[in-house]
Amino acid sequence: MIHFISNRTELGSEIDAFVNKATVQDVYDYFRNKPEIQVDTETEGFDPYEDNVLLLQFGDFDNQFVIDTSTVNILNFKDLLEKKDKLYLLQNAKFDLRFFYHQGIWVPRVYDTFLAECILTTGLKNRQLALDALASKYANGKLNKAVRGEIHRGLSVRVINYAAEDVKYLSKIKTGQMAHLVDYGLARREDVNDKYTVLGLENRVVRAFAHMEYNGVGIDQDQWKETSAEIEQEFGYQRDKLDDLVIQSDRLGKFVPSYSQGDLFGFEKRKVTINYNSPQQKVQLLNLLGINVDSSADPILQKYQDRHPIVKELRELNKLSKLSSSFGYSLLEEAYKPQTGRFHPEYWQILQTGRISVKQPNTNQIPARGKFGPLIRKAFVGRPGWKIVGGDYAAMELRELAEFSQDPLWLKIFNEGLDLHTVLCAETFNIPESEVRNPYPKNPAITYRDIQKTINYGLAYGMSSKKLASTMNVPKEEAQKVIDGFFAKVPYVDQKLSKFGKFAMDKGYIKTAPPYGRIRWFPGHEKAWATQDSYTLGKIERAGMNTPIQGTNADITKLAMVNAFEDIEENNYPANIVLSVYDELQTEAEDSFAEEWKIRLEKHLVDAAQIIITSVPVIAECAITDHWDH
DNA sequence: TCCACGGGCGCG
DNA sequence: AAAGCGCGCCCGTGGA
Repeated sequence: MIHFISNRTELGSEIDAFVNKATVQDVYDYFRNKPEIQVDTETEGFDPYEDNVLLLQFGDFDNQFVIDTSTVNILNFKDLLEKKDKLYLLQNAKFDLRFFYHQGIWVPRVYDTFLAECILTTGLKNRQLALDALASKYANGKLNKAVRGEIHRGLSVRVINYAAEDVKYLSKIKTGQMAHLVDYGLARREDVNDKYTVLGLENRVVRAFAHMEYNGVGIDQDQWKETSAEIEQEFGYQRDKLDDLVIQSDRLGKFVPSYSQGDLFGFEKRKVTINYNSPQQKVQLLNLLGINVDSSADPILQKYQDRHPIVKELRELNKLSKLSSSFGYSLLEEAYKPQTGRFHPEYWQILQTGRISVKQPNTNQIPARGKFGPLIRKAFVGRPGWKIVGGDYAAMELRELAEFSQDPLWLKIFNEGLDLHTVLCAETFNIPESEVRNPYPKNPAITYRDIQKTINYGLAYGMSSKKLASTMNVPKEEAQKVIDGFFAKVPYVDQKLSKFGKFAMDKGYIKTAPPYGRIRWFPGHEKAWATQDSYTLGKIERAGMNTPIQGTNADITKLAMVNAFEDIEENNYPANIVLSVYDELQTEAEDSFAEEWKIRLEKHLVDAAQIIITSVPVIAECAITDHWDH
């Protein structure tokens, strides 16, 4: 039955006949002894700062309460939404939680049917994650999502019915999902919020992501514009420089129209026609210079940069072009929210490996290196009177490899606090540690240690001898000898990675480390075997090697987020998480609290990792600054 | 003019 | 770039 709570004087006869009118108290009474509440909202739009909540729905399968929050203050339901002994069932909780945060409402315990489905179907093609699909899959329910748009035209029987249906099936969906989740070891039936299971982790960290979307990250506009101006200026200089080189060249007449010779046009007009953003034209330019390539990607330019001055300058222009187009004025214009003075990026919580993605803007790809990296990050700041307190893990992926493989040498290096690249380098090449920074004889441009670093990070991705050979600029056989020499010294690492890869190819899935065991499916594996599709099998093998490492990293970082977020919440600390970047958390904290918070944050990071990493030390380096500085 | 696609590249 | 994993964004390109 559908119950409707509204303070409108006139509902119209149709609605009058359709709904059972109820009061705020009725809702409280109904759910008093119920352990679960199914919750949803209908809003004017996507922005909790701008858009109102039009309807708030509570329900179970038998009864749904639809509240007209245009006339009934949503805060009447703050208490009902904050019961610590109840579980709140939502589809895509992140959306609703943002609107609740705006009202100062903190829903304590969530089961998210959307996230649960993501967890169950990670890696599968053509999966259906929307509520109507889940209702039909798990509860034989039929939802008419087409009605959603009608809500903006006002209340109607159809709209109220639609809103009620959105909270009708959530518990049945949960029951259906739980059977599979428990089966796969992804959840514990007794506690869907157990943060040491994948389901519990996601159900808890979604509260943190919702708050991060709502809270955003502070942006110093002036600082941003200053850096953008500098990028634009350098870009202009660099383009002029390149244009001149093109004009001077006797082989690039194709790009220099005849009218340029007489300088008939204004001085601000470019004298060459080439578009340096066009891969096609760049390849053409290289070909005309006698460099036979079919791609203009940077590794190729690097290889040929000594063949002609233009190549080196082109690389430099490409860098500046990227900075300008992706991280200059346009990003500020599109992502800055004047109302809060901040960016409010959106998070996608579960990718193939368990990592998150970020968009509008993608704060995971803000430049970190080069002259402009730190300058761009300098514009990411805390609230006035607050500091940025950030931390990241040191060599987390390589510590995971130690944990997984239990390789004696690898363990020893971390346990004795040695330099991994240096020690392994000396072993691989059979040279004393004092010589690892000497140039590699077959390619003096790089050192032995550079090669070792490439191997250490590349092996977890299934790097081939071909790729290493190209990095080392030596024949493939030479590279293969280096890899063989390396694996001979750390045989357990070799065996463990091969085992991951083989498991993925054979079983069609791979898991992250215990206690999580997050699953990634490889649906193409059977067909690939049947057709002897070695390309696809190779992809599965390499992804199978990498996913336990990358995914375990993600599990750990999410657990650290839960630890930090709930610490802030429970103690009402003046702090917020503002960025989550792979194995790094950036937070903001009130000046006077920053020192204490830094210590707590570091502990949250270390505690999280030590759930999984027990054989080697875990190091999280935290710092207090005025801006993002990493 | 719009859209889909892919090259290319930013981060880890 | 690629027989190195995982992403999102910008731009050029080519077809409708």
